[in-house]
Amino acid sequence: MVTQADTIDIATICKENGLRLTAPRRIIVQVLSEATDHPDAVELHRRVTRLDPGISLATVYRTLKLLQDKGVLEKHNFGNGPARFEPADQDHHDHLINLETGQVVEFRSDEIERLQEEIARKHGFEIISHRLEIYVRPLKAKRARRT
Amino acid sequence: MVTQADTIDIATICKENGLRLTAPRRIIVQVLSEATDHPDAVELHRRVTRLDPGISLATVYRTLKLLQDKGVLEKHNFGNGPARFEPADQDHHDHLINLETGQVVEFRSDEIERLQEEIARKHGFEIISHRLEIYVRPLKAKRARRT
DNA sequence: CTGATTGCAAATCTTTTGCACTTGC
DNA sequence: GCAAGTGCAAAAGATTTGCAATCAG
Repeated sequence: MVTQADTIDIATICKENGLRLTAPRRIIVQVLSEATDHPDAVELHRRVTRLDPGISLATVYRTLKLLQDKGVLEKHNFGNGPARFEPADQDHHDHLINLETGQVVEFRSDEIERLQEEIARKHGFEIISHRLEIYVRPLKAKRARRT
Repeated sequence: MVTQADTIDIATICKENGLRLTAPRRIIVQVLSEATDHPDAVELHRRVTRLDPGISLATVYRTLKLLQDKGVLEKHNFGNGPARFEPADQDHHDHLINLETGQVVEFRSDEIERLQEEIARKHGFEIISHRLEIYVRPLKAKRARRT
């Protein structure tokens, strides 16, 4: 089953953290919840201002950082460009990034997770977080050619 | 055996690519070859200007990009900050990043590599590159405490 | 009411670029 | 000599921040 972005309960999150439930926060979270891609701050702002033209990019950035700190969403630095965001998932996953389209496919491998734990422990570390990105292109169904 | 940065043969690289063998290039490559950490452009510039104060940061960036394109070195975007560089290694490795010190430990897991191939293929992709970073902290040898 | 939150603009940080001057070949 | 390479300073892209105005609780 592919991960389904279930709506983030921003009201509860605010209440629990003593934060104010403001219109910008509600809208930003809504837009991000509905996104199936992994938008960056500017793209998110573009979408958010469609619903409420008054929201500033600064607020988008501030909200993103806030929610990231609360563990509500995740920030990814794919390749070079701007950071991209997605709702933090209950079950962690990694990413396949199609370099020809920028499209992102999520996947999860318990086996890889386990191997990572093993490696970290062997080096005397405990894992705080990790990130695995596989940059790919569509398989051509042709035999590999050496140039 | 841990990877030993063997000196990059910049003379040959230039010759083969129709590039000029300039003093800045020679020095930048030398400094990067000698680095055991993974310096960013500014840090590299700091070191380079110790040997030749005339070299500009712009040239450092240009040279880094050039050599990266030639596959001579690798650029990493760990966490947030500036990109960090290292000589491209014949045998690929991944990174453990100690969040408390910024120190980087290189490791390699053929098993993980294999699993990645498998995953990519299963999704109909071929891998162009990948990146696995494990962010860690030193194991405290204490039982985990919940706060 | 009052401090948390916001909008705006300016600042910061990282990296790139235009252009005139240098320099390797 | 001449195009590739460089330095400098300005530009660009991403993100952060100071401050006065606004608004949720």
